[in-house]
Amino acid sequence: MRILVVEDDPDLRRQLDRALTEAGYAVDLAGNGEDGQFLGETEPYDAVVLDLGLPKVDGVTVLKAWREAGLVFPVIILTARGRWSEKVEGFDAGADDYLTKPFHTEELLARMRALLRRATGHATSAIECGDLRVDTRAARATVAGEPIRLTSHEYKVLAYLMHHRGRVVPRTELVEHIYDQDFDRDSNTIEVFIGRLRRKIGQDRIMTERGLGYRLVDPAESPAQ
Amino acid sequence: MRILVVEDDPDLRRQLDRALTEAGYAVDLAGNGEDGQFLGETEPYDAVVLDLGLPKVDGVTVLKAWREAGLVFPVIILTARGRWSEKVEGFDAGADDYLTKPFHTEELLARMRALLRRATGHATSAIECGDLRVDTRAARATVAGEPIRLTSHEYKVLAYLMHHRGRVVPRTELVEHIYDQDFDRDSNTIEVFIGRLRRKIGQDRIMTERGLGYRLVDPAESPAQ
DNA sequence: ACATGACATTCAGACGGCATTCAGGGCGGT
DNA sequence: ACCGCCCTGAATGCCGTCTGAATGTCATGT
Repeated sequence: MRILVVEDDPDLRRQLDRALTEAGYAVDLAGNGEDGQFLGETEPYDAVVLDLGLPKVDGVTVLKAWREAGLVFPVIILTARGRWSEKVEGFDAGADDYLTKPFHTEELLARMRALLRRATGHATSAIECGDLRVDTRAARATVAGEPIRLTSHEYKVLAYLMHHRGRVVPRTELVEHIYDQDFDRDSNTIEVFIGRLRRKIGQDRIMTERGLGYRLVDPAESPAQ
Repeated sequence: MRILVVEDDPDLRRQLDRALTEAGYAVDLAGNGEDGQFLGETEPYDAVVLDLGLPKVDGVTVLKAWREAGLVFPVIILTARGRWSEKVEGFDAGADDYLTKPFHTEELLARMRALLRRATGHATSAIECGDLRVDTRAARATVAGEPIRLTSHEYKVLAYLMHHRGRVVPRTELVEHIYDQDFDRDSNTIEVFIGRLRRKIGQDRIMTERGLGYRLVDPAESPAQ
């Protein structure tokens, strides 16, 4: 999952970066509305954290522009305490959730999880596919109840496939959502991770759609494919 | 465990600080409702001691604001003797326990332990994990009945991990709950404490989840991982 | 069947996070 | 004021993970 943070305060920006990175997201940062808007329009984010009180181009303007451009990623807006009008404006502009500063990073993470779940249509913090189960909260995976040891990148790949299970996910999409901006990954790292994942969760779970990408399936459900 | 004390009387504040610090908690102090509310919203406390009779912004108002903001840490309110209405107001506002002034620090500590136990879902004052046992009442630990000598910070780390055993605890979370406000700990003190703890309680009890944090496990329960 | 391209697998080196050790300094106890 | 314990932060080394390239395998179209 790849997240854009638009926040002008350097301290808060760093704090958000750390919290989200630790939680296993790929994070891009923007320090003002202009950069933020550009990144949002350019890169395929899964969610955005947007401060409304930005210098130059303010948050509401950015958000409106995104929505008018047809971008649908979930957006959490940050508002200063007591700025009621801002908050209302933000919702009208198309925000999905809000947090008033100051806030606990834990609360941000909880809301982020909820939003991503909603956006991908899952009810709980655990996603299942057959007897394969990924707990996005604890960042752990189990097969038939047995816990699986995954490295952080393996986990990211699996989590993304789980969020989009059943669908064919192109390799480029995986790369874009697992790495942040500076990926020149012209190599075959994704194939390597897919290989390792298959060894850990079973060979028949990740189908290769030749020329298209990968698809996560429940082996019990679709034996022949 | 990190605790916030909101109390305007300097003497009582100092007394509370000393008692709680001696008991092994990390303590932050606020002398009025405004500062108290801000800290409560900003820092991740495990519990709060809140005097209701505060100047300027009074305690009930602060507590209400916290609860409305979705903060769930347990709160012990302090009321002057005979102020029944205050007490009721406090409970309505979301208090978990109360003490009438004057009180014995012993009683405060006992209630604090009870509250923290309840909050983290443990029945007794002793938490166990395999043959490792931590008595939060006496602030002592034993392995297979043998008492372990722990320094205060070692104990704090272990106690926090025990309260959250089985879960992955990020290093930053440990830092935030073990130190009070003035932590710029950009160093590796946590790794050092983890290392010392492992030497004292056994190497296989604190698992490292690379890139995520530490997890306390019962070695007998999950042999392969 | 063959050529071609796409994907799988394996591996070594680079990298970074974590463990360990140690000396200096602060703090409390005597 | 002295002593000892503990905390802290830096230095060092280790080990798991990531990465990119080389090689092997398979599917597809001709």
